[in-house]
Formats: sequence, structure tokens, C-alpha cells
Amino acid sequence: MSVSSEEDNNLYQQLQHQLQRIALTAPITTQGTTCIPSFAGSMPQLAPPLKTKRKQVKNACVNCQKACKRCDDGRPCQRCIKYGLTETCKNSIRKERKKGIKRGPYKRRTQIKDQDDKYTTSTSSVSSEVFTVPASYGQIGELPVNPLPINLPSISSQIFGTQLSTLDSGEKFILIPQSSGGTSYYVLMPVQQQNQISILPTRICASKDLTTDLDQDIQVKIESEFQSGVSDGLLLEEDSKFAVNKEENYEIIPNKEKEKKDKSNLSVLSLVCSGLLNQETDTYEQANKEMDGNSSQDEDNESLKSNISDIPVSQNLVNNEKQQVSEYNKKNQILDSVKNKIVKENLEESLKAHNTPGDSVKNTTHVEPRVYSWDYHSPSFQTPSVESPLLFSTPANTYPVAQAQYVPIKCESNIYDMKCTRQQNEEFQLLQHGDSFSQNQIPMRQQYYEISPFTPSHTNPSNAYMVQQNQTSSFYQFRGQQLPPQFTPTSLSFAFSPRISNKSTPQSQIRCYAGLSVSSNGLEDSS
DNA sequence: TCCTTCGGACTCTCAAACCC
DNA sequence: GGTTTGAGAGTCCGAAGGAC
Repeated sequence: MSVSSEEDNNLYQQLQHQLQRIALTAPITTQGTTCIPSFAGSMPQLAPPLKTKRKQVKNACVNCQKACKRCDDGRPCQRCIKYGLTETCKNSIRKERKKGIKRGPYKRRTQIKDQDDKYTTSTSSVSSEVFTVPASYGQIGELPVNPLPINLPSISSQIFGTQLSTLDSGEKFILIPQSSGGTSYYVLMPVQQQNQISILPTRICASKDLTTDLDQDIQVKIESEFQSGVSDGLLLEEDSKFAVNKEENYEIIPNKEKEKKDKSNLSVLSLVCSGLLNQETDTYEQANKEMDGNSSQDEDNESLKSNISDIPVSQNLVNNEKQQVSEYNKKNQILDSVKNKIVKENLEESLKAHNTPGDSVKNTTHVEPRVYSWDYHSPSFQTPSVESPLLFSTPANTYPVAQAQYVPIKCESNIYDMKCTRQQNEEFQLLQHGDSFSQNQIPMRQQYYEISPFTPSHTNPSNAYMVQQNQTSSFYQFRGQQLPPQFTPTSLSFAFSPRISNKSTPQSQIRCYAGLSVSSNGLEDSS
């Protein structure tokens, strides 16, 4: 590391000294709150917290919208379930965005340049005061929850973006100017060496958001530093674009990112972000693994609850399905008529083919397998709530019924177990089927519910959603109509309502729907 | 304590403007 | 064609007040 001027050198020494003090004195931070260290002799002050970015749904339901309250992707949403507004819980209608709005010239770069000028002019008044970091700030060498903010006297802009290290070179940081709530301060963003990316805070989402926010500012800042030509010896710039080559003077950049090395600080920040993103992805993958595998039953309810709420991928899966079903009632009527028509037509065709001489040859030569995929009734789960976040991770609408004895639907919720004691006579109901099944018929094993295929004896076929297989001729019935033999149910989804006898926990009642796709294997099968 | 209301801070989206 | 910017549109935090 080299410094270009004595003044900056002094400042740099101060920073290094400060970093070492941080290393020596700072215990672990308290999550969630950050504070701006003050100068020596004054009390540490609470800083504007490095807020986590607020997540919001794409489309709140009409009720939540009206109440200005948090909504979720489920329909009905948790809030509507809580307040019994499930009937009216529908997506609000979004206005179409205006088009043709003229935009003025971009302003951002100008603003940043102004800021840079401000920083640069303040260089001459660098205070020699020793600044301290309150002891609540995280310890170097440990994973800090947040980047370390330190409040400094005026600092040369030349230091921004520079990798700083403690005197023992144990830790490296990038100094980043920050402003929040009208208060300016600086953040020391820890940068790990070698193949490691920046130190990843434990609270990924929050920190990722922070980093993302920082990233933009930093990039602009560094970029403007470069462009304004003030990047003397302090900057780690190696990018030929800026015609500054001081590689030998600078601290290392993570080896892993050699190909991006020339991006210097920008790349470090980029790494920080990508690292966070990767880790987040890992979290997602891990969550999905948990969903796919046999989720450990050993987890206590609280941790499971927490896990469930942290499974965005699976939740999305479910939520997507939930959204689909909100249109079910509408779709159903239309599709019913279409389906009936198709079935009728195919029956007629099938009959015609049978009765026409030479058709067998025709069929084998000209047959074009037709696929009728009636995504007719997407599975849905009406009422997962905060208290009862049932997640069905098995894509039930793709389960091959013909080959399976059971349709396993994985239930990730232990809330059910928490809230309701399992009763011997607990019932599960296949709502579409209109039939109830005892626990014996729908055995509940750990976190899996298994639903046996229907049998004709249990139901009135005319109301059956479920395909009914005839042992001898292998045909299927669908909503009371016999499907032509060439039709094979290729996928089936259905779900059920764990009907809980405990009336005091109506939110535990989950209602799901069935879906069925049918495909034609081609007319040659009809012979 | 719970619920409703609502101002306004915050976030998201995407067309226009800009860049390569 | 890809990226950046920024304003429109929407979400929802959090304070205040009312009902029970």
C-alpha cells in the first residue's frame, strides 16, 4: 500500500491504528442496531440503523391494500384468514403504467460529482483527533453482523474504496462513505482475503440488502474517483481503462477473482454482493433439500416454524399454485364444457374409427398422438396461515397415479401438531370427491400424508374427480364420463383437508383441490 | 389488548434515455 | 441491443385513536 502524500499517509496511519483498536476492543455487536462511533471523548451515539430492505408482495389483496397492511402471495392471504376475510381476498387490480412520459436528462453523475467535490475539499481539514469505536461493534476476526461503521472526521476522498488493513495486516477493509437519516458516517466494509469473499454477515438477507445498497453508492463513488482523476497512490486501481497501473503498490485482491482483478474495488464489492447472493442461493437450495428430503422430525416446533418461513422457493411453489386456483371457479365452468365436448368428440371419433373398414391401417400410419392436457384444476391450498403454514412440496399435479398406490403430499407443518392433538378419529376429506376418509384410509406418516386412490365403492362415480380404473378394460372415468381407452391420466393432483375436530382452531383447516391431466396416447391404442 | 385508519416512507416496475 | 435512470404506482410501517 502506498500513499501519495504525507497528509494521506498520516490519515491512513490513523485508520490503521483505529482498525487495530477495533480489533482489540470491539466485542460482538448486537444484531439489528448499529451505532455510529463518535470521536474520542464523546459518547457513542445510536446511528440510524442499517435497515434491512423491506420486502413487499407484487400485488396485495384488496383487503390488505385497503388497510395498508402487509399482505402475502397466498390467496386468501394470512391477514384475510386471520380476520375472516377469505371470501373477499382477491388480488387488487393494478393500474396500467402511463406511457409516453418524457424524461429529463439524467442527473445522477452530476450529483455524485458534486459530492465528490465536497469530499475532496474537506481533505484539507482532516482532523488529527483520534477516533474511537465503541465496544459494541463487532470484533475483527469474527463474523460481524454488519459492516463496521465508524464515524470519522473529514476524510480524504482518496481513501474511499481503498483497501485498508490493520497494523498487523490481519484484516482488510474498504472505507465507504455512508449517509443515513441525515447523518454522514463511514463504513468499514470487511474484505476477506484469498479465496474468501467479504465476510458474510450471519443475517444474510439484511446484510445482502445493505451490501446491495452500498454497492451502488460505492461503485459510483469509486467510479467518480477514477474519473475525476484524483486516484493517486491510494486507490487500488489496476484497470487499464483508467491508465493507472500501480499494481505493485496495492493490497491483494481475492485470487479467486483474478479474471476480474482489474476491476479492483469495484470487483471486491461485486464479490461481496455475489457472495451474498450465492449464500442466499445456498439457503434456498438448502431449504429445498429440506423440503425434498424427509424433514427432520426432531426439530422442535419453533425451529420448524422458522424453517418454514424461510423457505421461499417452496413457498413460492405453493403460492404460485395458490394463485392459480383463485381463478378456478371461473375456469372451471368454461373448461367443464370444453372437456365434455372433447370427451364427446373423441368418443365419437373412436367409435367412428372402429366402424370404418381399413381404419386400423390408417391409424397406424397417420396417427398423430394428441395430448389433451387439461390443466383444469390446479391444486391449491386455501388457508395456510402464519400459524399453519402447510407446504406441499410434492408437485402433486404431476404425480403419476397409474403407477402409484399412494399420492404422497408432504406436509411441512408441525404447527398442526402443536395446535391440535391428533385424534384417533381425525378425518381427512377429499373435498372434491365429497367423501371422507378415516385415518386408516389416509394414513398420516410423520410429515407425509398419503392418500389412497379411490375405489368405486367409496364414491358416486358421477361426482368423482378421481379416475376410476376398470380392472379388465382399463378405462378411466372422469367426472362421470368414461374416457376413451386411449386416454390415460398422466398426472393427477389432489389434496385434502385435514379436518380437525378442534373447532377452536379453524385456521388449521386446510382446503385443497384436485387436478387432473389426461393425455391421449394415440388412436392406435384404441384398437 | 386488539383493531382500524392513514400519512408518508419505502419498494418495485418498466419505459425512456443513454451507452457501447 | 443492453444498461441505467428515475418517476409512476403500489406496498406497508408505525403512530394514533377507538372499541371492547
